[in-house]
Order: sequence, then C-alpha cells, then structure tokens
Amino acid sequence: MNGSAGKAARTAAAPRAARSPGRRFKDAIYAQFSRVSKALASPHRIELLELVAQGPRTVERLGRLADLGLANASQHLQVLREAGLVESTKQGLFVTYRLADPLVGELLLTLRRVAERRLAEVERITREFLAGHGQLEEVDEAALRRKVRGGDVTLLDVRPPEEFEAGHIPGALSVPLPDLARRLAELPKGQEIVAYCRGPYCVLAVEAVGLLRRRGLRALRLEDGILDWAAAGHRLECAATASRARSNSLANQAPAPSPSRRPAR
Amino acid sequence: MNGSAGKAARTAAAPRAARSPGRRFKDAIYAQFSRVSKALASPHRIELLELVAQGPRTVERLGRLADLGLANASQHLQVLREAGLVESTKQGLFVTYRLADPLVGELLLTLRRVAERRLAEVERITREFLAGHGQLEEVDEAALRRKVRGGDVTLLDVRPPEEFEAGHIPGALSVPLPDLARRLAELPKGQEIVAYCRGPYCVLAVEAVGLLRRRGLRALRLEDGILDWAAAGHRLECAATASRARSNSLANQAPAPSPSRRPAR
DNA sequence: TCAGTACTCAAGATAGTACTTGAATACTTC
DNA sequence: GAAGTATTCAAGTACTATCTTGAGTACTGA
Repeated sequence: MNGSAGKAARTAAAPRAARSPGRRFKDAIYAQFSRVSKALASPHRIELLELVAQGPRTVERLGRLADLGLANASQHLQVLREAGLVESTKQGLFVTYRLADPLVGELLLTLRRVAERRLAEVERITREFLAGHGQLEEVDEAALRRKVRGGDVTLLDVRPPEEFEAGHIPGALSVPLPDLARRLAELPKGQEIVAYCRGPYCVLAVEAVGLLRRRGLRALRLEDGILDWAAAGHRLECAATASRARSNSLANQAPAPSPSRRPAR
Repeated sequence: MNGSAGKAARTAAAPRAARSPGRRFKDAIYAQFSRVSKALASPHRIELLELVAQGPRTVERLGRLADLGLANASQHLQVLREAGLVESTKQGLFVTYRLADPLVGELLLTLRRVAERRLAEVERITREFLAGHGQLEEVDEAALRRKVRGGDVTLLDVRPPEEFEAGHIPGALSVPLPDLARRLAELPKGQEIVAYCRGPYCVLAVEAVGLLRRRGLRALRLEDGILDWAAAGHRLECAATASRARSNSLANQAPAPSPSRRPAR
C-alpha cells in the first residue's frame, strides 16, 4: 500500500510501516467499528433506517418513501445489511428489510439526540419549517393526556395503515394522510384533533394538520412520534390487541413509569 | 440534471427536480444528522474520540496516542469539532480537546455495542489477539470483587498518570505501562495482580500482563476498562478524593446497582 | 526581538463513495 | 415456457474524503 521503506521512516508522521501487534489489533477493531458508522454516514441511509425501524418493508416501498431511485435504494439497503444494521428475507418476488436488532434503534435515537443537542441548525431548520406552516404550537405528551382526560379530543394516526397495525398509540384513529381529505366525515364533529406520525422529523402530521385547518377544523400536532412514544416506555397497541376498541385507553394508562432513558420498546 | 420531459416521467427513479417543501425539510434535517455520523465514519476519529473521552488532551498527545501525524490528527479533531462532538480551548501554546457532551460518550458506547453484537469479526479479532498473548482468560467485575474480598489481589491501573488522576477504580494502584518494568519492586509480593486500562480494545493491560508473567508473576487482565466500569454505574475515585488511601474501598462498595443492560460479552 | 513550539492551513495525489443507466437474475403467473 | 415484476449487478462519471507535505500563524520565553 504505502510503497517501499527507504526514507519513509524519517517523517514526523507515524511510522506506519513498522506497526506493532497492538497497533494492528487496534486498527482491525476500529475498522470494524467504523463499518457501522460508515453505514450511518449518509442522509439517505439514516432515513431508510428510520423507515425500516417503523416496521419491515420491501425495497420498492422504502425507495419510494425516501424518494430514491430503486437501484439506489437497493444499494443503500445492502450497505446497511453488510454493516449488520438490517436483515433481509426474500418471500417470493419481494425482499423485505427489517431492523437487525433493537439496539440499532437505540443507536439511531442516540445519534438523533446528539444532533439535536449539539447542532443548532437542527432546531433552526425545524422551527423555520413549522413556522412556515403556522404550526409552531405543538402538543406534548403531558398536554395530550390532559386533553384526553378532558374527553374533547380525537387522536389521529396519519401514517400508512401497515405502520398503524404494527403499533400505535392506544386510542388513536387511523386515517392515512392520502385518505384524509375524503374521510373528513368520519372525524367526530366539534372536537379538537391531535395528529401524530413517525416522529418529530416526519412531515405527515404537519401536512395533516394543515389540511384539517384549511377545512376549518381545530387541529394540533403531537410533538413526538410513535418511536419516541415507545422509547419513553409507553405501551403501544397493535393490530393483534386492537380489538379492545378505542374507548379511552390512553386515559387509563400509567403515567410514564421511567422518564429516564429506557431502551424499552 | 435528469434531462428533458418527454419520457423522463416514465422512469422509476425519483423526480429529483420537483421537491416538495416536506422533502426539502427532510433533506435538510437528515443532512444534519449525517454530519454527526460522517464525523464518526473514520476509524481514526473513533479512536481519537475514545481517547478524548478519557479526559481532555492536547492535539500532539492525541495524535501520538493514535499513531497519527500531527497535521492529520489536527484535521480529524477539527472534523469532530465541526460535528459538535468535541470542544477545544486554547491555553497558551496548547489546544486542548475535550468531549462536548456526555451524550457523545453514550453514542460511542452504543456504536461499540452494535458492532460487538452485529459484527462477528469483532469477537474473532479480539479472540485471536488475546490468544496470541495467551490471555484468553479474563477477570470480570464479579470475579474481581470476589478476589478483592479475599484480599490477595493487587489491582493495577496501567494507563498514563493523568488518566489515572482523572478517575480510576477505587483501590487501584497507578503504574503506567512504560514504568512497569522498573517499578516491579513496588508491587506486593506473592499476590495475584489484576491489570486494567481504558477498555476492552485498549492494549495496555494486555501488554502489562504479558510483561508481569514473563517476570514470573501471576497476572490477569480485567475484561472491561474504566469507561465500562463508569458506564455500569460504579463509583470512580479521582485525584481530588484519592487522599482516602487505597485500603479496600472496592470491597466496601455497593454491589452493582444497575446490572440491567450490560453488553455481556 | 528572536528563536522555538504547538497547531493550523493549503494544495495535491489517491482512494473511496454516490447516483444513474441499462442489463441480468430470480421468481410468479398465465 | 413465455411474459411480467422485484430486485440486484455492473460500469461509468461526478463528487468527497484521506493523508502528506510544506508553509503559515499564534503564542512563549529568553
């Protein structure tokens, strides 16, 4: 790689030629660690990973959700797979990708937290986007509980149906964003609506709230999405358990047993 | 970019020309997230970050510890700084880098855990290295406590003195690796010696144990290093509190309050 | 003021990564 | 077995990152 000996050893730089066994071990280990971080080192792959974290999905669907070309999405997903972050299985024609380990979700969440806390641009960009939609006002979890107890609120899950089925906030009503305009009649009249989606950087809820307001409804956005809800240790309702109707299950739930930093899920 | 209209719309690829505001927001946000992961996407920077996590240090020292040329180390550290992961202050001639936030340490730890759990090579490389030094046998935390209670063990911190001062396992004796050969006389005779260093991928303790054994002493390596000790919620002793001698403080400590989510290698 | 030190900057060679395109593969369905 | 579909592969081009070298900056101490 770096040529012959000769006067190479003269430089002030590291004597890269004569590496000790300890050095070679470290190089090998850190090269492995960097396989994981290199896989995360692309905006598109982070987005794909967050989508995969919502539930298993096919290549074509992931590519479309992330606005990527099909071949490009496939290649990015392969990079993630080679780094051990996702797994894929082939069922018939379709290849389904899923998160390889819940720990990967934790890594993603920590990455996001570091960016939020250390990069001022994250808050600036978010604020500007929300301001542009007149949605600086948000509802946090505590406020949502209060509203639910008050009973005059509809909690709306605007994600695609399969994500709703994979897990949603108890008591939420599923109306995917593309269907919202023509299903307005289903919403309880006169009630305030709180919409949520995948997370704070998923735009579905923002668009839903915008649409609802243009139709003259009172609507707000839940500041966190489903992943944050789960990460905070709260219960999710999924298709299997959903038969217990939607009554007011949120109101009856224990109020956040561990606000610390549970990996939970 | 993607040519004229005509049959352009036919392709399955993303229509990258007409991006919605939502798409532009996502692109901007994920670009920010990837600033953090791009900073981690180099083996050298991960190593530098782990060194910085041990305590503040100058550019020259970090470069030497990571076997990097000075300019190269400086550039890598700047990349880390621009991603908000480290901070630097200039005092006289020296620029000191430190971790910007404890959350960065958590990110680093999670990255390591993901690599350990998902990449088989990590265990393979470690095992091969340890086997080459005849040190497959390690002492874990529980075993260390047992030995300490038995009283016939010396706990040895072989890191550089300033890292020892910044925080060490209570009761440990500081003998930096380069001094070890000529300070053998200081070690209590006949006792077993347990050596530790920065972490499982730091080779100092391995080399210390090798040296001690060649001199005929009974020596073992503690499997985790100082960062893991602290991450497990244990108390550290630092220079300020070190006056309380070394008696047997480890034996008197509460036994691991949070054994919850250990990497458990 | 001058030499020395610690670090940073600029520039260039090299290597690696990203995205696109068109073709190939693998499986299903008719 | 032929047509169709989801995905992957291969190759080309543009871009980005890395490391090195030598010069430049900022501060210290004599």
